[in-house]
Amino acid sequence: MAAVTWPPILSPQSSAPEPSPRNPNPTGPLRAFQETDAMSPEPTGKTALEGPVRVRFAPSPTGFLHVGGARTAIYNDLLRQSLGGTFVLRIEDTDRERSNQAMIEQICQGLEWIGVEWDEGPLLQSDGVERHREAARRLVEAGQAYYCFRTPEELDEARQAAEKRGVIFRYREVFEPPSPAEAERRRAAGEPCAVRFRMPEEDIRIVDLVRGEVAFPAESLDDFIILRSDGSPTYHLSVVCDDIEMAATHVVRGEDHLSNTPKHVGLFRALGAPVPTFGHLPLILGSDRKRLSKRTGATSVEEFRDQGLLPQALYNALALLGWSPGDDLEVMPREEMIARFTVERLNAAAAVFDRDKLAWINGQYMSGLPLEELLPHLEPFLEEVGLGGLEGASRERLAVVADLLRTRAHTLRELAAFAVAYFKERVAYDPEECAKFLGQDDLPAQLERLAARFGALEAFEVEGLERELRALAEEVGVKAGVLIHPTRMALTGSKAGPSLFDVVAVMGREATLRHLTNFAAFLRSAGT
RNA sequence: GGCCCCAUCGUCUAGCCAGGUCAGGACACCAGCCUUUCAAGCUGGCGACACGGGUUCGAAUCCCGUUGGGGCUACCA
Repeated sequence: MAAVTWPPILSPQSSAPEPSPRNPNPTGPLRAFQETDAMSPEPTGKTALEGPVRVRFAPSPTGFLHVGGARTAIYNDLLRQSLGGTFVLRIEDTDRERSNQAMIEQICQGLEWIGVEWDEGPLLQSDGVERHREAARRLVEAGQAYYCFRTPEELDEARQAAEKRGVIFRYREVFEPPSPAEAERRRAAGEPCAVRFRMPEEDIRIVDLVRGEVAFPAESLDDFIILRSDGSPTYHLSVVCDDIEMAATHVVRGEDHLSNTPKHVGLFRALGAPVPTFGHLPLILGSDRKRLSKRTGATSVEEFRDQGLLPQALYNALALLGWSPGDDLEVMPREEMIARFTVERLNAAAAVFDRDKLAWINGQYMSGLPLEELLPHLEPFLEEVGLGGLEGASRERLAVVADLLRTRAHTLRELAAFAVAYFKERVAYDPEECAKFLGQDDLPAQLERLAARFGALEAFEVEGLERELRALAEEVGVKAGVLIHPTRMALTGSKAGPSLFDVVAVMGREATLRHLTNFAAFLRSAGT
């Protein structure tokens, strides 16, 4: 294969044609991209849908962005980006008890972090309350909705009675809606009442983007409340009014709304508005095959962020959960997903959230991303381990260290934790981990000789360092590994890590000699 | 209970719509290679059409049923 080059998509402003020197065989997004680049230059995207679209993501502000919601947002993003059009962010805050500004902020930040872009909003559903009420009033006037004076208790009783008799409860089969005149009289008398939508007596069928035709028999549909007795609109009225208001062309949302859709269709029609095309995404399941919940691990994007996942990786993983690009390519930048996205390739079956695969994808991005793109994401985790605000030479050294360690870490947090060792004044040694070295009586002296040789080196670089160590090993009559392993322990306090000579080189002369000397002393004192 | 949706390796999936390739890939797992360690990488292995009926020369693919999972069934969203 020809010389390795970064795909422009991964590093739009990076002109570096060379792979990172410490990471000569970058993998993941890079490799994957090259493969397609070479093998299928044709984008596979083919869809019956035509843009421009007006789509929306309408989460309720529960205080965090759920990964299920994030995935819904991602598919809307992909749809909007691939077809052109407008993505509207709307906050479903009709339940004002549970909503506040901070929670709305949280949602926006979550979306921004993961890389979902919206064109309009955030709109607040609560801002449309008057409009929603007006719609309800119009429906009453047209006879498509009526006032309902039954109390929740009465309705409850009627439902229970129906259940006892083994029949399905349907409002109009039990209660007679009041005549307009009677309704007026009772309202004037101050009797509290809700507004109930009169569901048309007809089967409702939709052609769902991910499920095809879905039909709901008329008998299974019932009249439902659109305005509560306190005058507030219910969710069903609000969504439909707002989808009409924003002229949504496609409503892509969770499967939990599929059963609500006939209600919405009824409202769209009654309100004289065009019915948008629906697409109902399957739910994300936890490892227990139940709807994803905290019991089986993290559920919000901020939790994943705090764990040290890259937003690109989470976006990629979530997109793959229920959508397939059609060939074997899996790890790919957002632009590539946009180019390949079609609703036809959306899967109708619920998927278990595969955390292992997410971790793997994250690893692919960690080792494959241009270094300058990776580093900013690492910043908050560096602060956690006390490496925040490094400047000048230290900062440059940090970049090299991160590059050295990136293929070994699965998360940013882990990478930061690995990196600390390279900035320590003194390394702590675990006698247990060092047991093997403690039995070698000659070792302390050998390490001191090694330190002396390293110290005398003109240039403190990989080649020279390796030459010196191997030369010493031969002189002393041991295999190179006998010196290599204790040296790694001396410098990093760990048995595992990058190629030793890389470690020594980035550690630098001064720190290397100090650690070697300290370790020799440790071995002597612990060995006796 | 009623209505709706879903069903391919342990997991994510391709294949299904326009029946006919050893049912393909990825994660995980196992083994080998590479190697100064650990990763990464590379190579190989393990591993699935839920079940039962049809239709057909032929069914993962089309139809029906069963089972199993999920959703909805509120003056929640």
